[in-house]
Amino acid sequence: MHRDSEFDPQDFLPYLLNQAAETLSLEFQRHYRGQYGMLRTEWRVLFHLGCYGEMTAKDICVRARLHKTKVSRAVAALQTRRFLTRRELERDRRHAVLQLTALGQKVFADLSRAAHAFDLKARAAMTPDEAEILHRCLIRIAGFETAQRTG
Amino acid sequence: MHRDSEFDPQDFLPYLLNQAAETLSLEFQRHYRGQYGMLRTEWRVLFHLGCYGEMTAKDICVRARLHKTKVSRAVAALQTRRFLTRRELERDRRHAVLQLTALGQKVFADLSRAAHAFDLKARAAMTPDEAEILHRCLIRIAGFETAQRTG
DNA sequence: GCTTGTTAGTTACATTCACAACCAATAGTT
DNA sequence: AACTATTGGTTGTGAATGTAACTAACAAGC
Repeated sequence: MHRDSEFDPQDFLPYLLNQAAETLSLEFQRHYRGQYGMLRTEWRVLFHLGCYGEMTAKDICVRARLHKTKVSRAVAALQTRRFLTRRELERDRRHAVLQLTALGQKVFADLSRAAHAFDLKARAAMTPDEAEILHRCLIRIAGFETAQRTG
Repeated sequence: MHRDSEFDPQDFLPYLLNQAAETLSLEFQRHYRGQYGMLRTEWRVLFHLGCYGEMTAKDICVRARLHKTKVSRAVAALQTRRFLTRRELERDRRHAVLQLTALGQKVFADLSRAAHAFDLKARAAMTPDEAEILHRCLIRIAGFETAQRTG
């Protein structure tokens, strides 16, 4: 029935990673999408602003590895919802520093809590050793090694 | 400068998984996209047909966890490129069994080889133990545990 | 036969995305 | 000052996606 199996899709790392990522992402979606009607990119931008404090759109592009158009649109959406404000710099009016409003911070706090709980639940399916190795491998694959942490 | 760090995006499993998956997927894209102008979904459909032999669109939906509309469109695209043929069943004309053409099989063989090499290269960045644990964890997260293997 | 329900697959439409072109502000060169 | 390059960010357009509505084939009950 089937060809000599060169190898199984499940053994192909990009495929397996995508399935795993999709599974968790779809599950967590219900928090930011269901509760706040946010898109994935918007949640990411909010998440980064909440975690790292105020920064420019460009900073978010680099940190979150998002294309500037996606960030631009996500920021616009978050702004109309009063989740963040933009403040232009006088020394260089091309930059606009983004900052969560009180409302945005409340939403971030809520989602951050949910995210943390979600993370713990996910890790509960493995031993601490496994969780640590998984984390290490993913960091390496994503290329987060030395970069990112320094900001 | 930044808020009390509840936790870092890099510690949030869905995010980290997505970044890792995106990194590898984008890298491998150049094979099926660069060489054959295929889309991700098309590559997946081809991959599944090549690995498991002829099957219906529905089967692919279940195995590859793709929505039927995506499969429908991918199949149409692969068909116009003469990568596969569809054969209706007389006993139930709703079903159409899909099957790679000789050309499709050649493309599959090529991409399959590339995929295997890619996979080896990716795993070379870890120890065998790490690779095995990573695989195990991802299978578990993706929910491939008992399902999928049985066909 | 005729209705109702289910399943395999396609089509239509509205949203989202990728990519390129664009604009405005700054920096560098002459 | 004028000319070009670069950078931060936005906008416009076609391609890709998600969701729902749809068609066609079968199945079951009457």
